[in-house]
Amino acid sequence: MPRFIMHLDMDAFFAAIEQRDKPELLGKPVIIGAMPGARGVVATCSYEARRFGIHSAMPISQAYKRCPQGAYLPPDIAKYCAVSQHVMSILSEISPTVEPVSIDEAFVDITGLERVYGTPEDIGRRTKRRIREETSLSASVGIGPNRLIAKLASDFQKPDGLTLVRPEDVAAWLEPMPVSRLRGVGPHWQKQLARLGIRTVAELRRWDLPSLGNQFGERGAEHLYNQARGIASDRVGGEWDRKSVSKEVTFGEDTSDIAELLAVLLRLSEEVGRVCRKEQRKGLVVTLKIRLAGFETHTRRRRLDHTTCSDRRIYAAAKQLLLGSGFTGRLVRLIGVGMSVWESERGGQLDMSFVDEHDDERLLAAVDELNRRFGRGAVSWAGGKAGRGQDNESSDD
DNA sequence: TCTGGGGTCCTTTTGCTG
DNA sequence: TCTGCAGCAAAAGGACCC
Repeated sequence: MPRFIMHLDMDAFFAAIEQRDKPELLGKPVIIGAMPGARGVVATCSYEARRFGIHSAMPISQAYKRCPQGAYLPPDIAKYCAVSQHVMSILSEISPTVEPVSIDEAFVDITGLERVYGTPEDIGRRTKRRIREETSLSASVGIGPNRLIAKLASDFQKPDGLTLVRPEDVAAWLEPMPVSRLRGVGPHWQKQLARLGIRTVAELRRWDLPSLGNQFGERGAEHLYNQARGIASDRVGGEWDRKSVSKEVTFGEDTSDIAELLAVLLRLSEEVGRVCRKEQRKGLVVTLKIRLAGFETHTRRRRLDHTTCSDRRIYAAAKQLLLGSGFTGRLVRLIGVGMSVWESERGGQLDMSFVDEHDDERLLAAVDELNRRFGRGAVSWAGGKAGRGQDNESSDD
């Protein structure tokens, strides 16, 4: 039986929700992301803003230069999550096999639903109509024999598009497409492919696997070879298992102040620990990420003796990594902490019993120590709300 | 000139061990 | 004891995605 996989992609999701909720923004360039003047990038922008050449991930300062008259708004993630849940529930009513990919995207297996809802196009149209009726938002839908084709198809006609690619049409449909549209082909590979005279999928198809292997490695070659032929998985669903937890922050202004760096590291460690405990995970490897002024980025990792989800232990490892990194004294733009390699992955039993009841007490002692050592009474974490006797989210772990 | 945050996966380098 | 080597795991970094 031919399979039909549908990919749904909400159009300019964050910006469209803001335009829906604030009618004065309708028809105007709306840019969601960092505020002009601050460091940051565009998360999403309305189609009106795209006409000024603005796009996702563009530095906000550049966006502002192109369109100073635009409406610049910070993202309201809680609101977008609620809308996303509504959209996903609509999809779940149409098919039992739905796989959300992100806040505004999902794959749906619609194989065998023809008898209930009609042709695949009918199902696509029905989905778009229900989303529009219930959320006043538009979505683009792609339908194909597998995930790759469905995803490329939803991107083919945007916004408000519906594209169906039948199995027999896959090759002809893919061939004129620029390779930059393929998954995993970013600026780097695009350049490398261009050097080989490969700009379209048709040109890529002329290369055999060993020749591609010489240029892109075994894995990379296989990936390109299959994509050029429209070969991909048609499985939808399955559990997503997180591989790592990390928190990072970019400073408003670069800093080399060790007290400030340690205080931020403490807060980030606490946030990572909180997520780990909430998800009942204990990790073995702590990663410190540092981006220096000039955007030079480095990571330093350390394997711990035992897995942990304790703020104190994460912080202790991160602090050691920072102090031994050789970057102290340099201007730092961003700092981050991550945790990976879970206890369950190593075949161990997940035992949360050791988690120290007094973790937060010790964390507070660490804050005190920092304040003593650096004489800055302002070191705190979790938005400054932590303190003895005060509520702190991690205290119930 | 400017480039967030949270992820994944892959390749290369490095260091340990026999 | 030293050196060279192979194999392996860990660390580091790059590229990419949303």
